[in-house]
Amino acid sequence: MAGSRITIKDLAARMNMSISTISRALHDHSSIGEKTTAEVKKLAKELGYFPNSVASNLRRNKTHTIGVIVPRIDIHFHSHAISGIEEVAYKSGYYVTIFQSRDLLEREIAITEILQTKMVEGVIACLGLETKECTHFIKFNELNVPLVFYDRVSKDCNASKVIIDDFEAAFKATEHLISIGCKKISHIAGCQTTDIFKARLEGYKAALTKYNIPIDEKLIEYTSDLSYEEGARCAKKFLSLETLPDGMFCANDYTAISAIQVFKKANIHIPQDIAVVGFSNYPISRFIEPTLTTIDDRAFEMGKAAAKLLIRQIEDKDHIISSETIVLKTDLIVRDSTNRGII
Amino acid sequence: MAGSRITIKDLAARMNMSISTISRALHDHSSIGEKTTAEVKKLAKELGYFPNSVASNLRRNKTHTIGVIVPRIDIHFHSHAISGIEEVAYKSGYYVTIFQSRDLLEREIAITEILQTKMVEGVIACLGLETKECTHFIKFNELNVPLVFYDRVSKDCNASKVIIDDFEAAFKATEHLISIGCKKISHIAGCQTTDIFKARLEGYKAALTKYNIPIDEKLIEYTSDLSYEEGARCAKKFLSLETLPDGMFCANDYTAISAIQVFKKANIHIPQDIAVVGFSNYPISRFIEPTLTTIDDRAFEMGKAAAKLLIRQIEDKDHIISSETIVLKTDLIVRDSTNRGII
DNA sequence: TTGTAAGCGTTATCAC
DNA sequence: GTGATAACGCTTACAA
Repeated sequence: MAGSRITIKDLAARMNMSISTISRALHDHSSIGEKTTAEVKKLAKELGYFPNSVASNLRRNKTHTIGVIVPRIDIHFHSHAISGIEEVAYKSGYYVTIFQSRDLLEREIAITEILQTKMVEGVIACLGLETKECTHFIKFNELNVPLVFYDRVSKDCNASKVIIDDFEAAFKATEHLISIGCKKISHIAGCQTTDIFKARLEGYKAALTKYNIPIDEKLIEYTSDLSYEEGARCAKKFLSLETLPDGMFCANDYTAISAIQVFKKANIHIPQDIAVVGFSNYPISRFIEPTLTTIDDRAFEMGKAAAKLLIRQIEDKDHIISSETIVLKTDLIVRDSTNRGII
Repeated sequence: MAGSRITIKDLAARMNMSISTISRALHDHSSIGEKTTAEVKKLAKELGYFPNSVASNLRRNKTHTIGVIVPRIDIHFHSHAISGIEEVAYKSGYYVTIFQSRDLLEREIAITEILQTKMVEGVIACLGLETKECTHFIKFNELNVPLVFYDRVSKDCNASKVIIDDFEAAFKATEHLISIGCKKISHIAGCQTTDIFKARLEGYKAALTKYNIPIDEKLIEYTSDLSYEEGARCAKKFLSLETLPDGMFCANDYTAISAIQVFKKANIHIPQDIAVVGFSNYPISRFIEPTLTTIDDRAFEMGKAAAKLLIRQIEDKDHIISSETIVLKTDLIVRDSTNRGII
């Protein structure tokens, strides 16, 4: 790395001073004379001195680094969360080292081990799909390294969490469909081993129940990955029912969009014949026709909240860390796919 | 940080051995007996020992860390590039510390300074919009820290580069429009102070010239940021011409999609009346109606190529680093927005 | 095969 | 105000 880097030792030699004086001067220590301080800084600048933070980290037992584990960086939701994390971290003088588990448990475990050797001061993680339990995270507790999960969290791990209320969001989405007059509301559900998708299904059911609409299992289609392809499959299933649903709540935007396109090809009008609500507020939902009513998943805010919480815990280390759970408010973004021009 | 972490000193005390023996055993040094090695490793595991890589980094003057500077993490192109970088880095035992400049020159400069103190072994950067020259990067040359730019690169900086051939891609896109019979081809151009957008305009012009189609400045609309809104504005401009263009090449997908929607509202058929080609292959281009013909920007591959090149340079440090430029092949993805059923 | 000791660049605790 | 010096945890000549 260094093509002979300048160190405080070099500065000390040049100025005929001790390295401690140099170190203090560079840190504006009160006990050093103003002239000396100024001279030292001037020389440092001239010679292009930069502190070696590796050495400083070792000595002070602080790295100002937080480790982030996400399933994949290139997923819209995660890239926005990471952006929020970096934003907060940067402004607080922390650095973000990033790892993707690619939804592989083995890799997630390996990453937690790397993070220990790297002496990160805190960890933010979103669990991978394969991860059912999280014993590989408890070592952070033992080492007193704060840990914050976001979105896909683990119930049985003593850590802070930042989530949205998927139940409440789904409830709100379904209630919205009811409020515009839908009586027969279908649901495209995600993988039911994942808490967030389970909660979305429950919220849907609870809203129906509240308004005395019977829950009809024929109106619920389960998918494994909420893909564009599965959305089309579910839509065709609904088309084959005796009477078409007049409303549909989908656990994500891709299935909603895909289903809408299938309906349109079948000459069914959105939202007149069937009104549709998605989930996530992916950029595409603003661009398709009709524009899609959806729940904003607050990815950026989630990242920011996770980073703020983590940094607070890092810096409050003396106090007993009580793990904390933050639930972010979601917004229902009403667009044309549910706009029947009533109201 | 550490709530009393185990060190090799602790292991040494427990085993009545010197720390050097412990260190060697943990590294499978040939001169240590098999029994000792096994015993040391066993104890290390029992006590939950993890090496402190900060200390090791200081001693060996290596951090195995690469710094990445991007304008924004949450832009599709960059999140994919970062994903590629992380993928290659992880497999080679390097770690990725990430910073977003948010297109601010001041912040970009500050980040380069941080990266020096952090003793990163290499840097990958995509320049921000405000950056016109890159004196803040030359210090990496002086420190012998390899530097690779991707996508938005600087001409006057001695560094490696990974880019796509924007000129050739634009040429190919325009040629495709000509090949399906377009005679009057418009272009929505990006900010002309940015090389890549300039190259796309040049490629467009060159293709026209090759096929003896006159360049008509009225068919070229310049935008500052290629936003969705600007796409609509340009489309309306084209609609107001005496005769509508029969083909359009846009410097990104958003303007293409926006323009298509304006055309559709004006009862103009895509691709019969006007065929459209975008640029980037954003996910949305597969979902809109009609699906959008576009140039794939190879973001993930760009990230991978940048990381591979950088790591090669880090590890070849003895040799003289000759900066290297990699140009990735782009693909024209033909979809319905140019599918006139001719072939 | 193992131990001793120096040193990576910095910070911090003593002294003076 | 400033200077020695030890220490952070690890690696690695050099000894033994």
